[in-house]
Amino acid sequence: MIKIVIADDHQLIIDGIKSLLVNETTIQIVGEAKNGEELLRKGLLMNPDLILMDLGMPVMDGIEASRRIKKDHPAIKILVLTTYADQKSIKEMLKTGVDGYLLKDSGKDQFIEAIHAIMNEKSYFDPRVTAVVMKSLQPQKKLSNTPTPLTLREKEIVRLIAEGKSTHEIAAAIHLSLLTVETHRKNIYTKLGVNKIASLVRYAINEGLLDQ
Amino acid sequence: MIKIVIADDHQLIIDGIKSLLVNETTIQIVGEAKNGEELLRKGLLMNPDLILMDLGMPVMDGIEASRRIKKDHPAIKILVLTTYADQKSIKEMLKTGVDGYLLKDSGKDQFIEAIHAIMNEKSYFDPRVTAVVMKSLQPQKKLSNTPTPLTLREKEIVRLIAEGKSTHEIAAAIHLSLLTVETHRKNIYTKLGVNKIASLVRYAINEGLLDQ
DNA sequence: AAGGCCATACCTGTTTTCAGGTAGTTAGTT
DNA sequence: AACTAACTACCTGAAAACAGGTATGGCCTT
Repeated sequence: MIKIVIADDHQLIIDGIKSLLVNETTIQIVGEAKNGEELLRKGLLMNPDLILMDLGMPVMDGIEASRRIKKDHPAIKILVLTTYADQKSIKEMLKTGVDGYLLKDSGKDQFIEAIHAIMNEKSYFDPRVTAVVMKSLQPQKKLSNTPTPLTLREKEIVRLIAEGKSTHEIAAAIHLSLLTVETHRKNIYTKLGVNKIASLVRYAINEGLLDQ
Repeated sequence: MIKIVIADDHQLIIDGIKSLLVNETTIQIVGEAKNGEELLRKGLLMNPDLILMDLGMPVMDGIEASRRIKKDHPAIKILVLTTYADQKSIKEMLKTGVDGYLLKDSGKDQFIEAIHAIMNEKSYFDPRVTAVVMKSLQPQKKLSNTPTPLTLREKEIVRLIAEGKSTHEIAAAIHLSLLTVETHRKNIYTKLGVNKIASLVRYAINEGLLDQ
């Protein structure tokens, strides 16, 4: 028997899910909460195996609640159930370590499948969610205004700068004069139209010059 | 009519794919290559719309070949067709900007579906591939996690630093003393264990502190 | 052979960051 | 009432980054 707590600020959603699962003999709804705070205070007392978590709740949202639960009770599974699939929410949720991510217009079958997959130590993500994530990992082709005119040497130095090395350290690392490295850095700044290390690092990360 | 070139070092695979597609009236195999070098030298002359790319080929592997093709001919679609779904290969391939990733034991239907999805400007990734990627994005349980202990003020200053503003500019922007901003910065560095703007910017981007 | 790009190296001076402190005020908690 | 966290502000000196040059040799292309 899988014990589930539902956290959602819309009573209608809670009731809908309940009726959806009423015939499922392997699943039992043992509690509900209207926000993250209530979930932590009351929901956890029911010792759930899995939490159905809405993202946008008042008082404490699903992201913060997930973070805390995964920190203090890593064994409890979390299935996010929400309407949005925007990149920011998804990435935030992934970082908290949730086990699955479903969109609210998913069918009942998908819903049950997700719960069982998660309880079997697997994860379950809606295909639309994975699509967003995969896309975000691919290089953005729209940034055509920067054809990366940097030379190999310059790219190498950009990498080292972005890694936090000082000019002095870079010079030592690639056996060049301090002044040469400075010259390269100045040329890079001119080419990229930046004038600060901070801007340079952002550029390097956006262009994928770093192996993360 | 979709013109396809196959790049694979196993003739058997090439023949298998050909016979698989022989009844597809919308797809035409216009060329083949046994490695990345041959693909670039001869395969591209056929003006393909899409390349079926094997990962592990001699002379020049699929990753390097994909990188070059996407650089010089971004309009040509690339569908990776391989046996492995290990994290490293997948990430490397994603970085080159390929349009899809199929495992070789996929069924014919999935195969055709992938080709058409890609030709319609969408991407297609085998669910097992997306599973690997999604998992890699989730936090590693053992590794020391950074629960972002920064205060609101500190996060604000991290944002401004990462935007390339100097301490002086930040002080002016949020009406604080130059020295206060410096103090905040020092506290941030201590908390995060960094000691350079470059490292700070990388942290900020990784933690999603920047709206970007 | 001339011109351009790349990589190398130097000079000078200013601005900014970094590292080590100390210290007061406010708001919230025990 | 004592304690703590967060925010504020200051001081000093060293290290680095930034900005503006100049200059030379190698290589490639026209």
